[in-house]
Amino acid sequence: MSLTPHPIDRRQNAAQQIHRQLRDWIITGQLKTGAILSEPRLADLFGISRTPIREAMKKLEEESLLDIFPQVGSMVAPIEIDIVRDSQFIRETLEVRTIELATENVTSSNIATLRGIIERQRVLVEAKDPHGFFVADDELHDTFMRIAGRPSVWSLLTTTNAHLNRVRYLSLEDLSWLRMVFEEHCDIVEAVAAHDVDRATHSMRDHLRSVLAAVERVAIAYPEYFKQENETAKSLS
Amino acid sequence: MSLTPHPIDRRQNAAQQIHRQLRDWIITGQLKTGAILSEPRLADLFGISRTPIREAMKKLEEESLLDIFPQVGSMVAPIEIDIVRDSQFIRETLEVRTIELATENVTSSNIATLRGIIERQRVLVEAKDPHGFFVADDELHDTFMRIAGRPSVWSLLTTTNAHLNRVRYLSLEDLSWLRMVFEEHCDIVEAVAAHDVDRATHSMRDHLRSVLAAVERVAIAYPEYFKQENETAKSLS
DNA sequence: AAAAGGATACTTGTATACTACCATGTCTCT
DNA sequence: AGAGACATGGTAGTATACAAGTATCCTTTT
Repeated sequence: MSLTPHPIDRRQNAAQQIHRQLRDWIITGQLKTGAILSEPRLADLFGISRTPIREAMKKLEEESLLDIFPQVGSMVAPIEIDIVRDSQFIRETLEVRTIELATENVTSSNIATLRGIIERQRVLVEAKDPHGFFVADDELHDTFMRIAGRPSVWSLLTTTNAHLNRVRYLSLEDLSWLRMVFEEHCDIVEAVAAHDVDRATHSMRDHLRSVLAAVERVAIAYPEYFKQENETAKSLS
Repeated sequence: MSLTPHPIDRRQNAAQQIHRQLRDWIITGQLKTGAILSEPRLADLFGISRTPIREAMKKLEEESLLDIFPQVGSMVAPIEIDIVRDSQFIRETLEVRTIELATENVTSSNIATLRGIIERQRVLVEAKDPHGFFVADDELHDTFMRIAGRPSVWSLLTTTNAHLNRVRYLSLEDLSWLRMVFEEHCDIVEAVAAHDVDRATHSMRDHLRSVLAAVERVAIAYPEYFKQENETAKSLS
């Protein structure tokens, strides 16, 4: 797989560091659907024993980022459109409700923070940096949750909506799409700043629906990442 | 701790069986807040090695049912009211939206299923069986999610809202409360059967809010389960 | 008597050995 | 030539050994 692993800090929990690294590799596509992960090989790669590797892989399986077939092998799971749709439903439901609360609670200091993020995103869009934008996108939504007084909701969504996040990451590779997403962010922030609950919730819903619309496009542009219905079982050799 | 473990089926994944058993013990209060779990002791109890025990405990920690202090020990986590409130927010948001969909989609065969569950609950209430009712309660909400076409939402809530579920279980010990919860279930089902979206969503919201109201009562009736603010760190011996 | 210090027994984290099982390729028999 | 038995290498699941850290208690010292 020839990836360069971040060195392990032996003073901290190794399994956690491995897990973060592997999850990043999968979501950013450095580990693609179908890639084979073997406990002993990863142990060699990271220069560590199988046990922490195993714990990390178990976590990935729970996030359904990895399929573990006992006695056979493990491979990066295909993106399943059905799971993406369910994730989208959960995200939309929670986030529309949250933006409502955020708009009611927002302070002028909050607004300054939001506009600061927007300005950073503007720079990233002009620099054509999808990866940086992806991170700043997460930060924006996280900030909304914090303003609403529900910071735990975002952490729930990040751990639970991994499939959706893979699609989001892929979709941002398209620069015109990136610009559109950015415009939508501006809309939402301005609606929140204006204390306009209706406009904020509608903008947010439209925004999230457009993310969902990206699924179809991404599934065609990157078919190798997705589960193909009548595909024969992949060989693991 | 003197609990009688369910025997392990060696043909299936041991860690998973252990995890289910331990989670049940915690949610049903057979393992109380502060109870000490040690990997080697549990390994002896189940007649199995530390590795699967360890995996199960890791999962419990992710559900924040267990606090693991490296090199020190592990104990059943106290119920944190803040976490319960956040869980409640997530549950209410998702479930009110879901009951809306369920009411729109419901078929007459669905209605028969729902009324069947209600009748079983009626028997359990009369038999004063809080544990049986708890299981049937879960089943009812799960059924709503399935009717709405979002079965994955319920599995998300069960894994993610463990703290809330501990409170729910404790609250049902009060028989008059049990009866009230049952009445609310009847209301919701009849509203769904009448295809009355407004009444269904309002009944569901009221129902879930009353669960939240139980928190205060339960926190007073069972203070030993909850995190006390100015409590000194518990001894692990 | 009180406080400082260290031995001890416990904990979880990590490493490694062993087991049961599966996929694959080869070799033999029909 | 084709089909089936079988050896082989690889996998995750489990068991156990080792390491590093911490709380406790007892000893020693002041």
